[in-house]
Amino acid sequence: MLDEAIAEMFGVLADPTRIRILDALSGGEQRVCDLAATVGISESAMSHQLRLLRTARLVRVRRDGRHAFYALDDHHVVDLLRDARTHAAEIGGRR
Amino acid sequence: MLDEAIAEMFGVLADPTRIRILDALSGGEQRVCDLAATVGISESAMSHQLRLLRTARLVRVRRDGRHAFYALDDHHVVDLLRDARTHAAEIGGRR
DNA sequence: TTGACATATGAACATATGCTCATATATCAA
DNA sequence: TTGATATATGAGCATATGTTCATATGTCAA
Repeated sequence: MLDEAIAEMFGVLADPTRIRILDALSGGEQRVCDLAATVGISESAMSHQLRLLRTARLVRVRRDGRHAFYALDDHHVVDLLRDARTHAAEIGGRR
Repeated sequence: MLDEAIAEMFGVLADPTRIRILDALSGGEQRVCDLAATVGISESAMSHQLRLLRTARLVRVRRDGRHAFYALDDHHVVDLLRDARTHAAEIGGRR
Protein backbone atom coordinates (compact mmCIF):
# COMPACT_ATOMS: atom_id res chain seq x y z
CA MET A 1 0.00 0.00 0.00
CA LEU A 2 2.78 2.38 0.93
CA ASP A 3 4.71 1.13 -2.09
CA GLU A 4 1.96 2.57 -4.24
CA ALA A 5 2.34 5.97 -2.55
CA ILE A 6 6.11 5.89 -2.90
CA ALA A 7 5.92 4.97 -6.58
CA GLU A 8 3.41 7.77 -7.13
CA MET A 9 5.74 10.29 -5.55
CA PHE A 10 8.65 9.09 -7.69
CA GLY A 11 6.32 9.39 -10.67
CA VAL A 12 5.85 13.05 -9.93
CA LEU A 13 9.63 13.45 -9.84
CA ALA A 14 10.05 11.49 -13.08
CA ASP A 15 9.96 14.41 -15.46
CA PRO A 16 12.84 16.70 -16.44
CA THR A 17 10.54 19.72 -16.51
CA ARG A 18 9.48 19.12 -12.92
CA ILE A 19 13.07 18.55 -11.82
CA ARG A 20 13.95 21.91 -13.37
CA ILE A 21 11.05 23.50 -11.51
CA LEU A 22 12.27 22.08 -8.20
CA ASP A 23 15.82 23.19 -9.02
CA ALA A 24 14.54 26.68 -9.67
CA LEU A 25 12.69 26.66 -6.36
CA SER A 26 15.76 25.51 -4.44
CA GLY A 27 16.84 29.16 -4.57
CA GLY A 28 13.66 30.32 -2.88
CA GLU A 29 9.99 30.91 -3.68
CA GLN A 30 8.93 32.12 -7.12
CA ARG A 31 5.78 33.22 -8.94
CA VAL A 32 4.17 31.03 -11.60
CA CYS A 33 4.96 33.40 -14.47
CA ASP A 34 8.60 33.76 -13.42
CA LEU A 35 8.96 29.99 -13.05
CA ALA A 36 7.48 29.53 -16.51
CA ALA A 37 10.02 31.95 -17.97
CA THR A 38 12.92 30.37 -16.06
CA VAL A 39 12.04 26.81 -17.01
CA GLY A 40 10.95 27.69 -20.53
CA ILE A 41 7.41 26.32 -20.75
CA SER A 42 4.02 28.02 -21.10
CA GLU A 43 2.27 29.36 -18.01
CA SER A 44 -0.54 26.91 -18.64
CA ALA A 45 1.83 23.95 -18.69
CA MET A 46 3.50 25.35 -15.57
CA SER A 47 0.18 25.56 -13.78
CA HIS A 48 -0.58 21.93 -14.62
CA GLN A 49 2.84 20.82 -13.41
CA LEU A 50 2.58 22.82 -10.20
CA ARG A 51 -0.73 21.19 -9.44
CA LEU A 52 0.92 17.78 -9.63
CA LEU A 53 3.78 18.92 -7.42
CA ARG A 54 1.31 20.49 -4.98
CA THR A 55 -0.82 17.35 -4.79
CA ALA A 56 2.31 15.31 -4.07
CA ARG A 57 3.24 17.81 -1.34
CA LEU A 58 6.55 18.51 -2.99
CA VAL A 59 5.80 22.23 -3.19
CA ARG A 60 3.47 24.59 -1.33
CA VAL A 61 1.76 27.81 -2.35
CA ARG A 62 1.44 31.21 -0.73
CA ARG A 63 -1.09 33.50 -2.39
CA ASP A 64 -0.74 37.25 -2.43
CA GLY A 65 -3.18 39.25 -4.49
CA ARG A 66 -3.21 37.93 -8.01
CA HIS A 67 0.10 36.19 -7.58
CA ALA A 68 0.92 32.70 -6.32
CA PHE A 69 4.33 32.08 -4.82
CA TYR A 70 5.54 28.49 -4.91
CA ALA A 71 8.27 26.99 -2.73
CA LEU A 72 9.71 23.58 -1.93
CA ASP A 73 7.50 21.96 0.68
CA ASP A 74 10.04 20.67 3.17
CA HIS A 75 13.55 19.40 3.72
CA HIS A 76 12.74 15.87 2.49
CA VAL A 77 12.38 17.22 -1.01
CA VAL A 78 15.80 18.82 -0.80
CA ASP A 79 17.30 15.57 0.54
CA LEU A 80 15.71 13.45 -2.18
CA LEU A 81 16.95 15.73 -4.93
CA ARG A 82 20.44 15.79 -3.47
CA ASP A 83 20.64 11.98 -3.22
CA ALA A 84 19.21 11.56 -6.72
CA ARG A 85 21.72 14.01 -8.12
CA THR A 86 24.57 12.21 -6.40
CA HIS A 87 23.45 8.85 -7.75
CA ALA A 88 22.89 10.19 -11.27
CA ALA A 89 26.30 11.82 -11.24
CA GLU A 90 27.97 8.57 -10.16
CA ILE A 91 26.18 6.62 -12.87
CA GLY A 92 27.24 9.20 -15.41
CA GLY A 93 30.81 8.95 -14.21
CA ARG A 94 30.87 5.17 -14.40
CA ARG A 95 29.52 5.02 -17.94
CA MET B 1 21.24 17.74 -19.01
CA LEU B 2 21.69 16.10 -15.62
CA ASP B 3 18.04 16.88 -14.94
CA GLU B 4 17.17 14.48 -17.73
CA ALA B 5 19.24 11.72 -16.10
CA ILE B 6 17.71 12.40 -12.70
CA ALA B 7 14.18 12.33 -14.07
CA GLU B 8 14.97 9.09 -15.87
CA MET B 9 16.14 7.48 -12.66
CA PHE B 10 13.03 8.62 -10.82
CA GLY B 11 11.03 7.18 -13.71
CA VAL B 12 12.54 3.79 -13.05
CA LEU B 13 11.50 4.12 -9.41
CA ALA B 14 8.00 5.26 -10.36
CA ASP B 15 6.33 1.88 -10.36
CA PRO B 16 4.94 -0.02 -7.36
CA THR B 17 6.14 -3.34 -8.77
CA ARG B 18 9.70 -2.08 -8.97
CA ILE B 19 9.49 -0.60 -5.47
CA ARG B 20 8.39 -4.03 -4.22
CA ILE B 21 11.32 -5.60 -6.05
CA LEU B 22 13.76 -3.22 -4.39
CA ASP B 23 12.10 -3.82 -1.03
CA ALA B 24 12.52 -7.55 -1.53
CA LEU B 25 16.18 -7.03 -2.38
CA SER B 26 16.81 -4.91 0.71
CA GLY B 27 17.03 -8.22 2.58
CA GLY B 28 19.80 -9.50 0.33
CA GLU B 29 20.29 -10.92 -3.14
CA GLN B 30 17.63 -13.13 -4.75
CA ARG B 31 17.11 -15.21 -7.91
CA VAL B 32 14.74 -14.05 -10.64
CA CYS B 33 12.25 -16.87 -10.07
CA ASP B 34 12.15 -16.29 -6.30
CA LEU B 35 11.71 -12.56 -6.81
CA ALA B 36 8.84 -13.24 -9.21
CA ALA B 37 7.15 -15.42 -6.62
CA THR B 38 7.73 -12.92 -3.82
CA VAL B 39 6.47 -9.92 -5.77
CA GLY B 40 3.70 -11.84 -7.49
CA ILE B 41 4.35 -11.24 -11.19
CA SER B 42 5.41 -13.58 -14.01
CA GLU B 43 9.06 -14.39 -14.50
CA SER B 44 8.92 -12.73 -17.89
CA ALA B 45 7.59 -9.49 -16.43
CA MET B 46 10.22 -9.73 -13.71
CA SER B 47 12.97 -10.11 -16.27
CA HIS B 48 11.77 -7.00 -18.11
CA GLN B 49 11.62 -5.03 -14.86
CA LEU B 50 15.05 -6.18 -13.77
CA ARG B 51 16.50 -5.05 -17.05
CA LEU B 52 15.19 -1.53 -16.40
CA LEU B 53 16.58 -1.57 -12.86
CA ARG B 54 19.89 -2.91 -14.14
CA THR B 55 20.17 -0.26 -16.85
CA ALA B 56 19.51 2.43 -14.24
CA ARG B 57 22.23 0.88 -12.05
CA LEU B 58 19.77 0.42 -9.21
CA VAL B 59 20.48 -3.32 -9.06
CA ARG B 60 23.37 -5.51 -10.15
CA VAL B 61 23.54 -9.15 -11.23
CA ARG B 62 25.77 -12.02 -10.26
CA ARG B 63 25.43 -15.07 -12.50
CA ASP B 64 25.97 -18.59 -11.25
CA GLY B 65 25.19 -21.43 -13.60
CA ARG B 66 21.68 -21.08 -14.91
CA HIS B 67 20.69 -18.72 -12.12
CA ALA B 68 20.99 -14.94 -11.87
CA PHE B 69 21.20 -13.36 -8.44
CA TYR B 70 20.09 -9.74 -8.21
CA ALA B 71 20.99 -7.27 -5.45
CA LEU B 72 20.68 -3.56 -4.75
CA ASP B 73 23.53 -1.80 -6.52
CA ASP B 74 24.80 0.50 -3.78
CA HIS B 75 23.98 2.48 -0.68
CA HIS B 76 22.46 5.40 -2.62
CA VAL B 77 19.56 3.20 -3.57
CA VAL B 78 18.96 2.35 0.06
CA ASP B 79 19.15 6.04 1.03
CA LEU B 80 16.74 7.10 -1.71
CA LEU B 81 14.20 4.49 -0.72
CA ARG B 82 14.45 5.40 2.94
CA ASP B 83 13.95 9.13 2.26
CA ALA B 84 11.07 8.41 -0.10
CA ARG B 85 9.41 6.18 2.46
CA THR B 86 9.79 8.84 5.13
CA HIS B 87 8.28 11.52 2.91
CA ALA B 88 5.42 9.28 1.76
CA ALA B 89 4.67 8.33 5.35
CA GLU B 90 4.56 11.99 6.41
CA ILE B 91 2.26 12.88 3.53
CA GLY B 92 0.02 9.97 4.45
CA GLY B 93 0.01 11.14 8.04
CA ARG B 94 -0.88 14.71 7.15
CA ARG B 95 -3.78 13.78 4.87
C1' DT C 1 22.51 -35.51 -27.43
C1' DT C 2 17.90 -34.66 -25.41
C1' DG C 3 14.82 -32.58 -22.57
C1' DA C 4 13.87 -29.59 -18.76
C1' DC C 5 14.72 -25.46 -16.44
C1' DA C 6 16.20 -20.38 -15.72
C1' DT C 7 16.49 -16.19 -17.79
C1' DA C 8 16.15 -12.77 -21.57
C1' DT C 9 13.94 -10.31 -25.24
C1' DG C 10 10.76 -8.68 -29.17
C1' DA C 11 6.06 -7.56 -30.58
C1' DA C 12 1.67 -5.99 -29.56
C1' DC C 13 -1.87 -3.95 -26.89
C1' DA C 14 -4.16 -1.19 -23.23
C1' DT C 15 -3.51 2.55 -20.20
C1' DA C 16 -1.02 6.66 -18.40
C1' DT C 17 1.34 11.00 -19.18
C1' DG C 18 2.49 15.92 -20.73
C1' DC C 19 1.64 19.07 -23.83
C1' DT C 20 -1.43 22.70 -26.35
C1' DC C 21 -5.59 25.21 -26.94
C1' DA C 22 -9.62 27.12 -25.18
C1' DT C 23 -11.82 28.84 -21.40
C1' DA C 24 -12.81 29.94 -16.46
C1' DT C 25 -11.83 32.46 -12.20
C1' DA C 26 -9.87 36.12 -9.57
C1' DT C 27 -7.46 40.44 -8.66
C1' DC C 28 -6.08 45.00 -9.68
C1' DA C 29 -5.89 49.56 -12.23
C1' DA C 30 -8.15 53.06 -14.72
C1' DT D 1 -17.62 48.70 -14.49
C1' DT D 2 -14.18 47.60 -18.01
C1' DG D 3 -10.04 45.81 -19.52
C1' DA D 4 -5.68 43.75 -18.45
C1' DT D 5 -3.06 40.48 -15.90
C1' DA D 6 -2.14 36.08 -13.14
C1' DT D 7 -3.41 31.62 -12.36
C1' DA D 8 -6.23 27.36 -12.87
C1' DT D 9 -8.50 23.71 -15.32
C1' DG D 10 -10.93 20.62 -18.89
C1' DA D 11 -10.63 18.37 -23.42
C1' DG D 12 -8.07 16.27 -26.83
C1' DC D 13 -4.01 14.32 -28.90
C1' DA D 14 0.60 12.22 -29.48
C1' DT D 15 3.88 9.56 -27.11
C1' DA D 16 5.57 6.60 -23.22
C1' DT D 17 4.91 2.69 -20.13
C1' DG D 18 3.91 -2.16 -18.18
C1' DT D 19 2.00 -6.18 -19.11
C1' DT D 20 1.29 -10.70 -21.69
C1' DC D 21 2.45 -14.02 -25.19
C1' DA D 22 5.69 -16.14 -28.03
C1' DT D 23 10.20 -17.26 -28.66
C1' DA D 24 15.31 -17.24 -28.07
C1' DT D 25 19.48 -18.30 -25.42
C1' DG D 26 22.09 -20.74 -22.12
C1' DT D 27 22.92 -24.31 -18.45
C1' DC D 28 22.49 -28.65 -16.32
C1' DA D 29 21.08 -33.65 -15.66
C1' DA D 30 20.13 -38.00 -17.62
